Amino acid sequence: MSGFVGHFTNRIDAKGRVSVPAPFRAELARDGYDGLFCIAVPDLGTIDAGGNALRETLDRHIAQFEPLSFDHNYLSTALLGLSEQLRIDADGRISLTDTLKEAAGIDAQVTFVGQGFKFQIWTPERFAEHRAEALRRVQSLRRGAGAPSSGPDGGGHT
Amino acid sequence: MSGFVGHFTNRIDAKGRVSVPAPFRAELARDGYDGLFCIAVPDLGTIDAGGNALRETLDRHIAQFEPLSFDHNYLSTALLGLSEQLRIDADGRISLTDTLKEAAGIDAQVTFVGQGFKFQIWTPERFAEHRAEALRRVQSLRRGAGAPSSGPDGGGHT
DNA sequence: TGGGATATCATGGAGTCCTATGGGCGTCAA
DNA sequence: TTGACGCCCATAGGACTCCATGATATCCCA
Repeated sequence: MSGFVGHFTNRIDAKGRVSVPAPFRAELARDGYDGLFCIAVPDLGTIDAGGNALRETLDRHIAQFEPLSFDHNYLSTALLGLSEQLRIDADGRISLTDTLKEAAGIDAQVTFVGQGFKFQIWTPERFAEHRAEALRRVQSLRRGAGAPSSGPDGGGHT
Repeated sequence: MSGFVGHFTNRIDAKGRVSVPAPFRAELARDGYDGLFCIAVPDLGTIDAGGNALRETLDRHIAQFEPLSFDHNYLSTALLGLSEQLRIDADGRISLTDTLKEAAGIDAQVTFVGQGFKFQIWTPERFAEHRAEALRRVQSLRRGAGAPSSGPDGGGHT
């Protein structure tokens, strides 16, 4: 269970394609998922991506509600309806949809960031900020600023 | 076990036909259902659609009530009255009935929204509103401590 | 240990296939 | 007869397949 680890920056070509880092592809293959499951994270301006492990996490949340209830409906709309199922071509590339690109502000390059059971897709610029913010939070935590954060990037795992 | 995922907007042609998105058709084929089962959802102003998985969910829902009870009777009558069995033509298109179109306020375009075991058919306008509400609810879920974390970083979609 | 051979990977491009969409035509029923 | 419907074909644009290339990392053997 190695999961997605490390970060890689790749270029988007003229046809809108970008290579998924080989280690991530290997992990997806291990996971047995066909394609790449992606969902925008509006609060962070990034994209969550992964395979079965990510899907199962979302499905578990949805499964808490009665299948035909309003809650179930809203949750599955937000988590499944607003997500995208991308195909990975023979060369290991994906084509991000306009919706996803817009949600993450992506244009020419993307940074893939491993997060264990899933990974994120950022613009290099936003990831740099996000990373700096993450470090700041960890530092203030060290100074004993208060309760352990449960907010975005509360320290990442590993 | 991919289910219906993602959302697609297609046009209704002069003859009242509209293409079912290819990924959804593939899922219906996997599900082994011939045609498309549709049922209006008056409370939301949309249409639920799917194959065997949706049928079975409805059946289970009805089965919660005593077979000879009034509740069972009303519920099955209501559901049967609101449902339609549509044919999918050789080009992957359906023709929505007037009843269904009216229930969802459909005229020129429709948006198909995946929800796992089923999908919904909206007007693009109504879906935009519904989508905003769905995102709001997911956000408050995230902030409310209640839902289980989708990961150690808390940045997931809870 | 060094250097060449090999494998892997990201990237670019050409061509083919698929999909959504529009329209024609025959059939059946009102 | 007329309109709704099922079936067929046409097409433009996008999506996917396949092939080529350069760069980098890895391995093997002298």
